Order: sequence, then C-alpha cells, then structure tokens
Amino acid sequence: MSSDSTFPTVLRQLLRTHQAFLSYAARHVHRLELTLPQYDVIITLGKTAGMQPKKLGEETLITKGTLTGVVSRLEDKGLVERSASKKDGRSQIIRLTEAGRAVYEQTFPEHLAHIGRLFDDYAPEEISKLEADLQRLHQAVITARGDHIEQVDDEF
Amino acid sequence: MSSDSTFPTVLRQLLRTHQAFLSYAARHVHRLELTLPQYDVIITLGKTAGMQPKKLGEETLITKGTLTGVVSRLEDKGLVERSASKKDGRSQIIRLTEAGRAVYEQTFPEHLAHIGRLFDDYAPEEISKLEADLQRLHQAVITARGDHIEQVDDEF
DNA sequence: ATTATCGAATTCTAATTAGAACAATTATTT
DNA sequence: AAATAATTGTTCTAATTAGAATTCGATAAT
Repeated sequence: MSSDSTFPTVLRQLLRTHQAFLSYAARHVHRLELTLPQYDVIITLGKTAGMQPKKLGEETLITKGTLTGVVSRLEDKGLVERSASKKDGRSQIIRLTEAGRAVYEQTFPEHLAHIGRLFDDYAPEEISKLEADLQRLHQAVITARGDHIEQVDDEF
Repeated sequence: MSSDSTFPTVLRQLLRTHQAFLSYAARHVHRLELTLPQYDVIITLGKTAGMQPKKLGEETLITKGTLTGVVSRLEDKGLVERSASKKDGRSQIIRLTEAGRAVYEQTFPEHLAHIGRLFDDYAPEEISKLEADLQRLHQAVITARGDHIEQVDDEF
C-alpha cells in the first residue's frame, strides 16, 4: 500500500460533502412536496420522451427495487405514467404526464440555478478537474471491486 | 453564476463515487453480519473509551434519530452497551463491550487495508489534494445553505 | 425559587435503500 | 422445436434516513 493513513479522512470528507450536498438540494426540492429521488426522476425524464425503468435507474443511480416504489408514488401524484413497451413484453416505458412536464418546465431552471450557486467561486477548469479527480477515485473503486469478486474470501 | 453547465455532471460524479465506495465497503463489512453504519459505530468507539450519542453521531455522520436504532441493534448483538452519564442526567455513554472490542481489534486492520487498496496508485499529496478539494466544495455548500436559511422563500 | 428556555435522547412516520426471491418474457443453445 | 439461460420489472424484508414531535433533565432569566 503506497498511501499513508490519510485516506480515511478523504473518504470521510467524501461522505460529508455528499451528505451536505444532498441536504442542500433536498431542502429546495421539498418545497414542491417531492423527495429528492422523485425530483431526480422528473428531471431525468424531462430531457426525454420517456424511457425504460432500467435506463432510468442507471441515470438516477436508483436501484431497481427502489425505483419501482419511487415511480409508483409519482404515478399516484399524477406526474408520471407507465405504459407497456410494444417491442419487449417485459419492458415498460415511463413518461412524464402533462402535469409532470409542467412541474419540470416550471422548476428546473430555478433548480439548476440553485445548484449552480454552489459553484459561484469556481472556474470552469476547476470544476472539470474535480470531476476528473472523482472519476479517478470512482474507477479505483470499480477496479478494486472487480478484483475482489474473483478473490477467495479469506479476509477477516 | 460564473460556472457553465458542467456542474451537474461533477455532482452526479460525486454521487456515483460515493455510492460505489459505500457498496465496496459494505460488501466487505457484511461478512461480519454487520451493516456499514453499525461497523462505523464500532470503529469509532474502538478508538475511545466511550462517548455520548451526540458526539458519536457527529463522528459517524449518523443523525440522532437514526443512531438510536443503530445502537440498539448493536446492543442486541452484545457488541455495545449504554450507561447513564453521571454528570448529565440527559446523557448516556456508549461503549464497546468485550465482544465489541474483540470484533474491532480483530477486523479493523484488515478493514483499513481493504479500504487502503483503493489508494494504491495515489501519492500522499494527491490524497491530500483531493481531500482539500472536497473540503472546498463542502464549505461552498455550507455557505450556500447558510445564506439560504435567512432568505425569503420565493424561489420556484 | 419559579418560570422559561435550551439541550439530549427517544419515538414516530413516510420514504428510500440494497439485496434476495420471484414471475413473466425474451434470447440462446442444442 | 424444446430446454436452458438471461433479462425485466415487481415484491418482499430488514435497515437506514431525515425530520418532526415528545420526554426529561439542565440552564438561564426574572
């Protein structure tokens, strides 16, 4: 291991930053009587004409078991609708309803501005750099996880 | 706003990296029949002779309502114990039991090594730099949140 | 001293979460 | 074509999560 004992703190900082950001965003979204995952689904669908749950889960980082419930609750609110796919009998297409699209269009610009406020003091290159750095760590996790799967489980 | 439209992607990357890391760590911890928050409590207590729930929550980033349940489940497993504080009648002290300390001592070094594997390709300065960058973003969120609290809620 | 305010922890609720098991459908193999 | 395997989405469970309300003890103000 080429790193010293500083890595626990960077990870703790990752959690802290993640948590702070979520609560910052959630507080804003709660005014719409929506949860953050629900709003995430809406803005993800807002850019498209609908998509399958599988893709929607990949975009929003919501696992499939969870997504079913999130979408159902949005359906109850009349913001989203499910319809069967014609090509694949297993699949569905999830779309915004009229009301859902109205929410999207009326709130997304302001939401974006709200989030963007976090980066008021950032230069564009700084943002890209941070993203690249996070991507590097992400890749390291993927790699380590991959190695780990094949391994014999004699750890601990 | 001095940033262009790249900031949504850096935030998505933050979530992705966070999620990947948690699942990487959780998979390892699950072998102990413990959840990640439970193990986090154990290693946090392991460094000390016990602490109040309030401080424990601050260290682990677990909110107090959640912490009560996490600690109770660890108590059921016999890994942790609560005792009333003598100084403050409202307070409690949470400690590892013998069994809890055994788990800590027998698993923490390997856990640390497991996590450390993520940073095999990092130079120490790179780790510190990443931490500083995350801290900067964290600070930006805190600042923005602070401003926001005082504000009239006419957004959206 | 009494009241009022503050602080610590628990309880409660609705929602999310991951993970496993499942049913239904499609794709692949033989 | 028939059997097998893989994929899609739902359902189920235990745990976590944030947030609000509550209880009880401590502190401050009058």
